[in-house]
Amino acid sequence: MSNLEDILLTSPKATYKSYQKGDLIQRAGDLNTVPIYVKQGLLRSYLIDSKGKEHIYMFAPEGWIIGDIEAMEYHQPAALYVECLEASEVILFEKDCLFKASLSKDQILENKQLLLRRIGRLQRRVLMLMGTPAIDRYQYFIKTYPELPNRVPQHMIASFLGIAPQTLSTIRSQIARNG
Amino acid sequence: MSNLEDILLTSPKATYKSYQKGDLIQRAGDLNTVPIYVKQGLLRSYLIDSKGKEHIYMFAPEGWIIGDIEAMEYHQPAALYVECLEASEVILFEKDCLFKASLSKDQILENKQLLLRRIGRLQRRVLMLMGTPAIDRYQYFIKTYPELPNRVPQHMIASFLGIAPQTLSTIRSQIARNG
DNA sequence: CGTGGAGTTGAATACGATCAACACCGGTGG
DNA sequence: CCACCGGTGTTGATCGTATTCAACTCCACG
Repeated sequence: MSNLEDILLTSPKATYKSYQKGDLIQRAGDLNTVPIYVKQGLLRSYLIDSKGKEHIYMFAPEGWIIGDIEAMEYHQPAALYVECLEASEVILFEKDCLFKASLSKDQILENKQLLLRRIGRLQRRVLMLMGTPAIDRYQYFIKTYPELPNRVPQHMIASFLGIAPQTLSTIRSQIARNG
Repeated sequence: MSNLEDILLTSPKATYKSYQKGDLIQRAGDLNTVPIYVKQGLLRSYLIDSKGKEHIYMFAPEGWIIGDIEAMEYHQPAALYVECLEASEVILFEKDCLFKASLSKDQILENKQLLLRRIGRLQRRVLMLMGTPAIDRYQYFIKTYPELPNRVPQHMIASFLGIAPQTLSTIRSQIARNG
């Protein structure tokens, strides 16, 4: 059991839950949503836009934390859905408990690093979405998350990359032909 | 002077600096870069992609913090340039100093909130870049950062939004015609 | 067997990028 | 005072990439 899990489970308000594949843990419009630690399984969060189209914001395999941070920080109803892509065991917790005073200095710095690394990944994602053509985004994705293509359907990868599923299909056949 | 500024200035390694418009505080390739607090003025960070094209990652007016967090967290050379768009006064600091043990519990939680809100804004930005057409992105931008259009040239706003400057020009004339 | 979700492929379309020409303004220097 | 210049922004024509629409295959699962 990880250090992070220890901290979460000693918190009185943390709750441990199990879900089935396809279960929705959080819906758009929900109030007072909390971050979700993934102990086992795989989750995704996604937005449904004004035209009814899904856009996957992130995937969360084991050890990751997922949730609608914008909604939590600004006390708005959630914009994101959180769904289980596999049967999953998760811990729902309060965001403050990663920084409570009872933690050691080292632990605080470690949890701070968690947030900074998340910012770092988002930075990369933003720069990719702005500057990089679809094919390069896909190549980066499979290099960075080599296990995910085996666990999530391709149309969801397309949604994560911000491209149409047919486009990803075409890109993949291009890569297969050329190399 | 803000609470945040107090903390930064009591740190022995924080350094106060003044820059002129056009000065580069950080370049791509720089090692051991640090976060930059903007006391006065306006900064931008940007990437130059493989085709030589600029993509603005963020603007930082007074009170904001800017830097290449991905590079800092993963100990890589910087990918981003940081440039002054106006004459600016800044504080260069160490990222850990926002979470050092000597701070009060409340202060730690406040600085944690700083990071979470940054994540929240990035979340919004990612979802916008994926799902939203150029015109809606622009409308959101001027609503969210009403002071920036007066302080930065329009081609930089276009670069921030991930669209060509000519496209933004066309969008603006559409808005002017229709409403 | 059927049925529905997933993936592929192709044709037509749309949105934004690129290229190019021009207007405008502020500063500089003759 | 004016001529020149670079940076900025606008507009229109053309091009390219990705979307949309549609038909089809392939499986997994009832």
